Amino acid sequence: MSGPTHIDDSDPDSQPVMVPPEPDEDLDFPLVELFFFAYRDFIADADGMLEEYGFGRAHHRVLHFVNRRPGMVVAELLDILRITKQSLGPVLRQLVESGHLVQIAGPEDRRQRLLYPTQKGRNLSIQLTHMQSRRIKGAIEGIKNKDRESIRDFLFGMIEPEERDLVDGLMAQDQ
Amino acid sequence: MSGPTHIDDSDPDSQPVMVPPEPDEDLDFPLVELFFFAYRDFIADADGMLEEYGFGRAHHRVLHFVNRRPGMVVAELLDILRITKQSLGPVLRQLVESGHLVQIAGPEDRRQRLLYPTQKGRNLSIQLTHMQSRRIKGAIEGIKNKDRESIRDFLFGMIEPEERDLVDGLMAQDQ
DNA sequence: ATGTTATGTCAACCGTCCTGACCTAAATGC
DNA sequence: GCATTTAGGTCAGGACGGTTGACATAACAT
Repeated sequence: MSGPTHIDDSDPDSQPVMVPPEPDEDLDFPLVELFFFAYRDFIADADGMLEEYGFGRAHHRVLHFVNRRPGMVVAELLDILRITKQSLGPVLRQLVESGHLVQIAGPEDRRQRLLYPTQKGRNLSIQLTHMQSRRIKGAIEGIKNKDRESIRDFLFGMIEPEERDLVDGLMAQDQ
Repeated sequence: MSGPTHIDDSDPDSQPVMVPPEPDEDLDFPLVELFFFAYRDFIADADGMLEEYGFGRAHHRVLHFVNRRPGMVVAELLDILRITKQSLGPVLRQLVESGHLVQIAGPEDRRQRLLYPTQKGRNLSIQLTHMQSRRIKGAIEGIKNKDRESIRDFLFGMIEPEERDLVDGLMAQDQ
């Protein structure tokens, strides 16, 4: 008569929903999905190059921010990356051992470890940023009013408001 | 005379680089970093809600695409996510066990498993997409010429050219 | 002298990916 | 009808990048 008794056909919530979600101005599927795919390809560039060194994305991020602000202390790095020192530990050690970074005791506070890239680290970081910048440049050239400011403001607007000061501070060095 | 012999002070590559990278039109630090922070906050919204169910980002992605295209087969999902069936396996099982998805044998080819959301899965997926859409909407409202098309084209332009057909196909259902 | 701070480290765990090997059921080709 | 291929699932083992908790050390602060 009805289906097998071990499946509860009478529970409406266990029935398949056959239709796609209805269009809704509060559901921006295209941009949500484009953002996902765009970011995936944005980091895929770097992944390939990092693999040659046995590095992952964590190494990339550390390398990037230390290069961007040479002399950064460990605590600042943890704050930017929002990870724990336990998970930073091995990554930092590998980057030092491979000769991409060096740690120098703070001149005033000798408990601090100031992080600097070596020339080797600088070179790799620049190379990675260059790849990513080229992709961004290409994407901007493809839009009708090639308005870099709008893209910048859009991305900034995506950031959690409380975080924006931190990001602003990081970028204060470029005019 | 010179430093300790176990440190090679004479190797210029092991010396710290003290200065930030010089400005260079081929190095777009602001947009590279903004894209990183923007994406992090873009998914942070969803992470919190997913945690209540014991789900992670992999669950989110599966839930999203199955909801978007009900009736999708496993092979299509693997193709979109670019992961192996071994890593999809547990995620899919958990989503079925929790009653968010159902699998139905294909009507023509009964080897296939057609994936559908339940009403429960639909609800959760819509809720997640809604949060992300709100963030996007806010970011677009904050730019001067509120040009959604430009943002769409920019993100599309960030995608690897060979991947664009796949993404296009996924979005063909919304005009 | 005591307490706090900056950093590092050990241990155990989780989530998400991987490769390789193997299995079943169903479709397909001869 | 039988052999092969295909769709999907599963088991084993491993890597990476993250977590929490506990503890150690050195240096600064009072």
